[in-house]
Amino acid sequence: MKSPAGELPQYLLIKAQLQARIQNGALKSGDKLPSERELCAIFNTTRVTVRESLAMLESSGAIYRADRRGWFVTPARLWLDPTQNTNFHRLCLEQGREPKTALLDGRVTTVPLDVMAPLALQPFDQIYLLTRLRYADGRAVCYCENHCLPARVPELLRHDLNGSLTEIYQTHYGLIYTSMHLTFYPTSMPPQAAEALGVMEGRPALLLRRLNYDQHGRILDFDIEYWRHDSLRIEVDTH
Amino acid sequence: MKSPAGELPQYLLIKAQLQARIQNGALKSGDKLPSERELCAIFNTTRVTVRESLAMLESSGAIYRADRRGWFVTPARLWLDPTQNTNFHRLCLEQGREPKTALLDGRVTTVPLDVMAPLALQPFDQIYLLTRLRYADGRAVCYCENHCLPARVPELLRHDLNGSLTEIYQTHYGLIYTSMHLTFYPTSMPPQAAEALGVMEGRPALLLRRLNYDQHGRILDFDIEYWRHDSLRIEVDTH
DNA sequence: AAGTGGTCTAGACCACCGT
DNA sequence: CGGTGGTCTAGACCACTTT
Repeated sequence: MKSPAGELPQYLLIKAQLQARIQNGALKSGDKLPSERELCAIFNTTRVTVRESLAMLESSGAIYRADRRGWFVTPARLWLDPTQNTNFHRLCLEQGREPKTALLDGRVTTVPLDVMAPLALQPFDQIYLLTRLRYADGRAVCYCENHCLPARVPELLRHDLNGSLTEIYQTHYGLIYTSMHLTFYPTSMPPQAAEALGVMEGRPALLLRRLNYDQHGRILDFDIEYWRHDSLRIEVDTH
Repeated sequence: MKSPAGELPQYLLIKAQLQARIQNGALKSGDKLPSERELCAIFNTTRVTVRESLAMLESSGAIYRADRRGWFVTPARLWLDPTQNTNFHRLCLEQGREPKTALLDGRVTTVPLDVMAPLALQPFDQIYLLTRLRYADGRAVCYCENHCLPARVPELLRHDLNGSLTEIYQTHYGLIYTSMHLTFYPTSMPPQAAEALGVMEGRPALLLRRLNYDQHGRILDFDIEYWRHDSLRIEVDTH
């Protein structure tokens, strides 16, 4: 049963068959796949091989795993145009998805090293660090760290930080997100993001860093976001 | 030697140790890692476990595999600002990398279904399809399909297509890339791209689709690019 | 308690790479 | 040709979820 020359390896055949069942609608968004041991029986092979197929479908974004509960068909991606000034909640609603943001932690802390340079701060300067988790239709899709400047938004922690930061900035401080510098690339989940999102450490992720400016051209804050690699699509329109 | 409760699994420890050797410079960009069997001996474990660690470092982009030749430390990422109108060759040179583009195939063909809508064409319309491979410092990083409109660039195939399309457009047709609509997201390598890039089918990739407009606001062409997921970083500046 | 995925062992054969 | 990674077998125990 080894893969003979000129033929596809077994795990690619299994992958193709599962993929077909997703594309033809036999398996729908959110559906659970058969258990790994059932798949072994169906395809007459071992778990190592089945899991190779599943891992591959996972990297394509077609399926995902929920720790120890099984494999599921991935819902459609959210999409984001970084040149539009929108926020997560509006984004979701426009795309017919139900948004939720949960504040995991909000504190004053000394600026982390990798954030110091973008924010043009000195060592030991203090910042607000908000750690938040974003959901679309109840599924955690994004682990988010906001690094905010006390000079811009004093007493930030007094407000309800479970909603839109954009609105708090505007309502309470008269600050408007106006432009930004955005960097992103595929990488893997660091431990903290992995734990919060309920995915396994080291799984693929989309890392997104955002330096925001206000309407006066001053630096406002710096975000680090880890998105599930299967949950976001970026669209940019240049004019 | 099973991972006891409260401890990290073995493959994460191995991953961390290899990562440390890369970050502290013991392993440099382009270096080959010890063979899988050597790593088994070093860490006193089996290939399945070692390969789990390697696969994880691969998804983070820290290392890559060259088919049957071993594992290597990944060179720095190229970066791209899609709102700038640049091209691959200029991009590389500005970043101190040596660019190369190889034409794999150039032909007239009927428009593929997934390209018909963006290009606003009808079924059975003809297009030029260029298949090209892009290298940075001799390493294949991008598999690229250009779908060009004969109405805009008649006799396109007569030109030397191993260089910059931008220049051919401008020099021979007076057409200038002016704006674009860009979509991208992480996914996995389809068979054709995988073969051309010398990576394994199903490995992670960054898919980039680009609809280009000329200086008159007319649709110019449509590109589909599969980048190695470890070779590109996107930077966007909004003003 | 039964079943799931997560981790791991200890082998095997193959195709392909470099020498 | 010897060594490499690519693929695969046939098991095992664990932590955790679900029933």
